[in-house]
Amino acid sequence: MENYNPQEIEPKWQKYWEDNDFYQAKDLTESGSAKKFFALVEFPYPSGEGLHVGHCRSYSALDSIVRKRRMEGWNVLFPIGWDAFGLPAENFAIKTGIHPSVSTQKNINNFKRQLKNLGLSFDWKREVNTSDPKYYKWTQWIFLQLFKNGLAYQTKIPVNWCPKCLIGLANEEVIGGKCERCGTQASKKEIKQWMFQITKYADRLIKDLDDVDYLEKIKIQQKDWIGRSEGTEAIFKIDGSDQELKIFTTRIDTIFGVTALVLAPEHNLVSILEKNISNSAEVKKYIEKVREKTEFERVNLEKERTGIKLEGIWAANPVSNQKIEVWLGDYVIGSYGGGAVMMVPAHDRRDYDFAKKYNLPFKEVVKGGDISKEAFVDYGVLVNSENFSGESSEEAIKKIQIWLEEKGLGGVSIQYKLRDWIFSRQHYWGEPIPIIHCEKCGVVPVPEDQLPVELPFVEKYQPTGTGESPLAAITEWVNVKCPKCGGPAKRETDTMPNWAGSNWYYMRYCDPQNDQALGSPEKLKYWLPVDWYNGGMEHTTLHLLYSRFIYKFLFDIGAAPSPEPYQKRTSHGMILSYDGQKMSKSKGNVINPDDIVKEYGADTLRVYELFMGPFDQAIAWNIQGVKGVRRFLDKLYNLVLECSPNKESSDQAQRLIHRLNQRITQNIESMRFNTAISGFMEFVNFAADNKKETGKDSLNRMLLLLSPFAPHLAEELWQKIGNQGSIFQQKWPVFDPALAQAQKINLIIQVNGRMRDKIESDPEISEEEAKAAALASPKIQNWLNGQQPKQMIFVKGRLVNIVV
RNA sequence: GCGGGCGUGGCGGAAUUGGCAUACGCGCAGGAUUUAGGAUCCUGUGGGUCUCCCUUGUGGGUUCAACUCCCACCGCCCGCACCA
Repeated sequence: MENYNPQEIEPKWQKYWEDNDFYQAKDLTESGSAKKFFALVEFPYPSGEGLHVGHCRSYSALDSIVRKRRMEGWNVLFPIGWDAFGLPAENFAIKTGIHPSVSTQKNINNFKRQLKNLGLSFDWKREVNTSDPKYYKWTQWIFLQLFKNGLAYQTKIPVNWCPKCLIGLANEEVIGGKCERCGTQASKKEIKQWMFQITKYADRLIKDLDDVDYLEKIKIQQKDWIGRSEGTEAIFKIDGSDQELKIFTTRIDTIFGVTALVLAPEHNLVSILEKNISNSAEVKKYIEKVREKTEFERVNLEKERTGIKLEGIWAANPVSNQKIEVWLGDYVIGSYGGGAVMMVPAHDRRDYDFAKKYNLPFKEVVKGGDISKEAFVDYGVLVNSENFSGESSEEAIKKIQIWLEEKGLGGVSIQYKLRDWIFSRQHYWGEPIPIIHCEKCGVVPVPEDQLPVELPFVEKYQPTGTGESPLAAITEWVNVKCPKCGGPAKRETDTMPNWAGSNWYYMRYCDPQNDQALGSPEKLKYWLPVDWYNGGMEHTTLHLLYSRFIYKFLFDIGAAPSPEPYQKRTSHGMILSYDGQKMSKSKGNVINPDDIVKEYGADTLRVYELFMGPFDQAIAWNIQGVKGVRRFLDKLYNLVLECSPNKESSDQAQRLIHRLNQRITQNIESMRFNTAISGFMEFVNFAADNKKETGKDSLNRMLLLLSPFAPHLAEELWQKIGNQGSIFQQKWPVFDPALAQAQKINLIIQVNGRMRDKIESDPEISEEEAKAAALASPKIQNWLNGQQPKQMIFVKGRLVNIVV
């Protein structure tokens, strides 16, 4: 007999499906009465390392879902494309001189070949590429809309800077405070950057989570990332100056316990009051030292908080008028809550440590703890708080807020951890920001009819040494006429981060060739929002949140048809290497999907990745598991060819196949692929032992159920055992619930909660019968040993528990 | 450090969401077949002082009943804003 030979059958069916255009989504009028289903996977960054087995996991999973949905009659859109801009291609170009567009195209070709070899049912006619000018024309258009609506602005921001390479560094390129390339201590450099006001959307980004179906952990992580915090703003006046300090606190009830103010070292008050600071030389030194550290190190990794007193500066407590010191502290960050905190050593742990270290006074204002031992951070009753003494913390917060508001010294305030989004990159391989700087007119947007602003083709990508993008060196590109006044002007030389293209790529799939708009309103309205988006947990707070923001903005200006882009979001776990570590070229532990396809077949790879463990959990690669899956597919192949083709299935075979039908139908939708595959294994084990009982009806049904997971094998066997047409033109099988239900159960009999006997019975057995049967069991009699049951618990269809 | 998640045999995991702990697969052992190896097939496989007892990271709690719920601790993984 011939054996299962994936190397032969897989290319054959891939060609057949492609030639017959099985996977093209139908637009609007062509779609008839079918309901639309837009399934989305994160498009890959086409790296030089090729497709990762992690991509296969996510793609195989959604592929199985969409194949089932197509068989159920849905009009499915399952597209793919390339997130083609990015730092690695540029770094590769600096090293080798090969243009990023060349290496990127080469990588795309490789990825495309790899994806096609997996037999994924993508609609290749809708492929998008973020580095294609026809695509990024619309990325730039979105930027212009944000600019015109006041959501894009420029400001100076410190970036990581290598003083030797004279280049800005991504956080990832700073390893232990040093430049990844040359090992020099990295510093900071202030550079003017484009920013997006995502903070304006903070509340909506939280609230609208109520209307979408995301995994709960994804919602929680997004909410925590946005970090909405209701508190109080209080204004402290600076002595002998017209300056004032705004601080944010969630514990305004402790304001009578303030013994100092602490500012972030980058706070602008330091330079404003420089003349009044008697130790300003030391203060400057301190600021320089703090600058060398990343914010992450400052706030989190340093065991010791550091700080310095601003000598000669005094602030007035707005409620008590008490004079207090002003300090700088590295644990205060400039971007949150105004970059200033009131220090209450008695009732905040960080303040407690700081005050202990620098011998600052403690003042207890909430009763209940022992502040000689540790900070008391709970709510309680106020003491030493003038008129507010005796109030509870909750009441005091409300009353002090009202009091501050009346006096014009602050009031209720809401702060977010979420910060505005730095959108500039000083790199070559990204979308040019479509802005022109005119000496006379200032910042002028490129007129929309002049989009796209194409990336000029250059020979050199070396950094300019000034912190500017390599584009700044191309004078013939940079120097332009101002679109407003016609005078001399310069192009913006910053490019966009790679989020820019991935912010909206899924919208482009709806109408990928459109040159008049990012998509026709009709097509966008038909397909959006995405019905199901699967991706990695690592994208929860950046890509997922960013793209929701951009989509909401587009909705506000009428360019998107719904308030949310993704109706449902699920997430797959990472695939680690056989050593339990992340795969990386440098560790030499990368699994190449090509090798697996070549040796075992694409269906084996797909089924293995779905079987290997729970879909949402990280898991290590195991080649023995791959072999086991191949063994199973071999067994299934032989079984189908050996079973009695013309016999009717026995009752038992029928019940089992209907139960499998139910299980697979449910497991695909709930992404419990691992138990789905084990269900097939159980059925195949049964059928292999009972070949005479297993007829063609059961086998056909099994093949239909299998087709979303192992499409090539299912198609091959479907046609081989004499069925007409492609298996993917068939209807998804419907199970008979009566057949799928077990007709006999093991009724568990427990004594004191421990299983002591099983009685085979009808699932509908009544309480009386079950209890009688339990007491009648000789085993149970033996266990009871003459004792009278105190209580008997009956759980229908499950058990009887006798308590003695 | 902060936020999120996870922890079950030698290994990956299952357990109808509070009701038989260890389905299915891997590995291992024995047997069949084979000149041999591989492959394939059959049987067995949580531990122990084995009619019984113990076992779901550790310790406690709730319950007739806990892998599942609650509290504390330990360990691992993801993210932390210029990687994608």
